[in-house]
Amino acid sequence: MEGAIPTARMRAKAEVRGEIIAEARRQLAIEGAPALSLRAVTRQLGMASSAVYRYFPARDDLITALIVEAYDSLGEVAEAAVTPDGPAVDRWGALCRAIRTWALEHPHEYALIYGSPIPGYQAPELTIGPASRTTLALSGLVVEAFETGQLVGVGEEELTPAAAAEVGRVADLAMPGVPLPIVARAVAAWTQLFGQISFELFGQLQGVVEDPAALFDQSVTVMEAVVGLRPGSSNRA
Amino acid sequence: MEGAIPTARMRAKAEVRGEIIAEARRQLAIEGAPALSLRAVTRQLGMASSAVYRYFPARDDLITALIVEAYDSLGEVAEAAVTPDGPAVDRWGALCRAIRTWALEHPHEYALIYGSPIPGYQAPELTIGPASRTTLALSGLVVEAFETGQLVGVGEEELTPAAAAEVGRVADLAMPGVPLPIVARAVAAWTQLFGQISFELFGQLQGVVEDPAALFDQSVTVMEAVVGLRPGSSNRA
DNA sequence: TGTACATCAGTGAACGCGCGTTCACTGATGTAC
DNA sequence: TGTACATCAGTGAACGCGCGTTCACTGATGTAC
Repeated sequence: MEGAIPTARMRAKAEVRGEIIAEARRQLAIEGAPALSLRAVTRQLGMASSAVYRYFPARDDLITALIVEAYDSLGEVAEAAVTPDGPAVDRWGALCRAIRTWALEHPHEYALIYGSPIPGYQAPELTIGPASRTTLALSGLVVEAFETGQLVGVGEEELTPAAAAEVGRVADLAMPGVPLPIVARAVAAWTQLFGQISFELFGQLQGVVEDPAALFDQSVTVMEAVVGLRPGSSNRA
Repeated sequence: MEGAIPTARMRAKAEVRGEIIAEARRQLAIEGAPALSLRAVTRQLGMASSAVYRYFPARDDLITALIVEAYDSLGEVAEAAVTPDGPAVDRWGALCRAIRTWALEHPHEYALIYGSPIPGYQAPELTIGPASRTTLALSGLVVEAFETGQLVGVGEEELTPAAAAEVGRVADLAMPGVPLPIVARAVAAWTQLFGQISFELFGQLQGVVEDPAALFDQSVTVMEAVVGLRPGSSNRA
């Protein structure tokens, strides 16, 4: 029965399920998602390879569980990084740095959720919720900064009707009440943030950049100007 | 002998090598890099699986060839997209759109070069040259715009010494003569461009954005403001 | 409290598959005299 | 031009491996009377 008092069996089942996911996460961290094998996981756990099928109907479902875990892990870090008060610009910087730090500490998990899709794997809808936690932490800050008048002289590009429709949808979901040109700039900062992290993690800066943290900090400064969090630059003429 | 007149044998060897790469590229386009198999390639070509070893010492070398091909393919498109004249802002937009179009047409090749690294594969140094063609097309435009006075009132963030060192290195390689704050903003636009494309291709916009082209165009507009190509926004106070 | 039955976690063997790579070989192409 | 030899592209069998998934089963845990 759903929601009934858990029996010993139910508790045991949840526990073993957790152990399987934990071991899979461990192997993911070492080898990366494409190399993740059910057999290797069960081998490490000392159980028969066929036993996983009591817990996951197929390999893809284990991967889904790992994706949800990764989104939640980052989402939690992001939510915790948003300090309760202080200037919005500082909170934005801290949030961006926390996201990068998580990515550096969990490169394969980052690749799992923000990297190339796994061939043949189709992410089910249930991953959308956990996925949005991090995004909402970022957009929530923008909303708050806007409402408290901390967005100063942000450039306002005109929007075509098609762009206004798209940006409007984003605004409804994540930044209600914020003018569309500002929402568009927040989206730009969002892509810039993850673009920067992906470049660093996926080796695009290799051979050129020696101190990625310094470059990242500089890029965060630009992001802040793009969103309007940083006065003195990116202002309207 | 290196550089000697090619014998029939040499020509035949180069031709078969080309056919192997072509078939591998075809399979890459369908299945993606992780699923690429030497046996499948040779099977399709009607040759014994062991025959590839006359052309590539190992699977990784085939992948390297595909990476170089992909970088060159995109690089060529990027270079061709830079129109000889017209306002820099229009040329920048055209270039960005050309890069996105290529990515949409070659999603697996895009993932191969800009997506998660292939586990166990280490890209050799020889990929750096082809990789920089696209980057140089972008940075070249910024240099030109700067030299012809087409960068208007771009915000200039201060740089920490560490950031100045990093950005300075980038400037020396790709944007000599351009002031460091502008170079930093160009780097930001660069990460934003590929961040936006990766989000679209890797499914991060799924379930929210219905018309990615419209959002992309809007983001390009923001990029232009970030670099200073677009007057009227992103100006200094 | 005790017994009969149902549930179900976990086993172990098997299926069928594909992979990268090695190796001794054959036979056509090229080279030297 | 003709012959003897060297080169080397391509073959086919084999090695050794790991994978996801199925299936009939055993035996412990839980349920109903």
